[in-house]
Amino acid sequence: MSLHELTLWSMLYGWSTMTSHASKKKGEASSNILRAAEEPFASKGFAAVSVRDIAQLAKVNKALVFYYYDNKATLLRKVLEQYYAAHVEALSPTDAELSLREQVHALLTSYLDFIEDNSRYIHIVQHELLPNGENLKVIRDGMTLLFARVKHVLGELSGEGALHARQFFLSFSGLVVAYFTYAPVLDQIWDSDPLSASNRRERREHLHWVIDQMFNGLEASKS
Amino acid sequence: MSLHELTLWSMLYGWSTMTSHASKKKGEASSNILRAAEEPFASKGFAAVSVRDIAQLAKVNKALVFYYYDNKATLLRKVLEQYYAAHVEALSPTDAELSLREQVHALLTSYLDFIEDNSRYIHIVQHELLPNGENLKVIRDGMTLLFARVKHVLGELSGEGALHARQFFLSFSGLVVAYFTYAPVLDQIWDSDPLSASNRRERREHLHWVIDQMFNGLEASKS
DNA sequence: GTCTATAGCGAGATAGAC
DNA sequence: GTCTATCTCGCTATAGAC
Repeated sequence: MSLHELTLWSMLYGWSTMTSHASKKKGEASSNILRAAEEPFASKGFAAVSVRDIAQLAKVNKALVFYYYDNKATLLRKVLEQYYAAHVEALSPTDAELSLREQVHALLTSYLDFIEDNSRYIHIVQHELLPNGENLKVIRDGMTLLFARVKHVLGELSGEGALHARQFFLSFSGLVVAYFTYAPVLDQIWDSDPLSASNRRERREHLHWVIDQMFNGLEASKS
Repeated sequence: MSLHELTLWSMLYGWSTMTSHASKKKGEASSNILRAAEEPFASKGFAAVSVRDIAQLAKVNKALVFYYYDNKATLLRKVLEQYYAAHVEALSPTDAELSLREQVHALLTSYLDFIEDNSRYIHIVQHELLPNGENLKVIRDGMTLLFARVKHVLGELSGEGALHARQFFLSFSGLVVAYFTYAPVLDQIWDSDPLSASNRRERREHLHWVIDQMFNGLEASKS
């Protein structure tokens, strides 16, 4: 677990310091289950994961999972909700002192930081994004909240039609997440591990460059 | 089924004209099953679809599915392979008479045309793109083939590092597919059906604009 | 709150008649 | 090639002791 994630989990759950009778901490099992569920959901997908898998990873009894979460679907929903809450939280408000261009670069940086520390989040969302998905409401609400959080920045420069703020929002998202969703199959094209430090840096540079070209275009179209 | 798809299926399977004993055509069941499998795989995901669902949609007996395809996983693999073959086929070679800029715009257009006619393809791929996915090989090979098909066009203008052809390939893919993968949850942000004709047109215009800005930047950096 | 034991269902896959 | 019938297994979820 990275330092970043540690901070994240502290924020979301707090590190319980309550003691009940012995060494076990109250309510610890509940969050253990939630955290244990993330890895298999992200790597194999909801339906391919059994509650037994999760219980084993969390080192608790299978029945305890149903005690804390009504069913497997609820467990996944909680995982998704936690991730979206953390993502919104991670988009720290931009510094109004900076230029719009710098603010957007800062947004991109914090977006990338968050995804790099929480790539499971992307894989889970992507897996659930099906036309008949059971979790579309959670995802839709999460995206709407994220959009609301950044549109005042995008809206100032963008315009109508092809240059509408929502188009840029979607394009930024697509540009960022593509690298992580496709990472498992990019090794052949990249000829090396796409998630290595140097390749991640190259991707970041590319994305900042793309942003700059868009800004150049927008500024040109305003004058 | 659209005219485009009709042509596609004719290409891939041919319309069998052989007659056996009665009105049934030989081998028709096999392709019926393959086609019937696409919709549920795309809308609910592999694990949530039962072979019985597929058999009912194809109007054949469940056992027949296992006769033609060894198991459910094989069936999905065949669906994926057909889509990638069709996608590669759909990327008609660009006209060398045109400028590079025009060639890339043409590539974008044919990419979008294909995805609009085959959005199931995107949903299935996206759903299977998990770190421990069982179909990563098919997807990796498909992507590598697609990249090989377009990199001579991209390679002429792009450079090294942040401007490497593979970066543009991934960015184009991300920009295009984002709209379709997120379509099920974009209605709230878009305030209307993202897949309506006018919204699809707006998205197209945006993407062509983005391409143009990137080209402007590349040309500026060359001089 | 945590465990053992088990109910009960639906799934993938096969056997064998026609 | 296509069907009916069935086997077998693993899964979600619950009952109930402690």
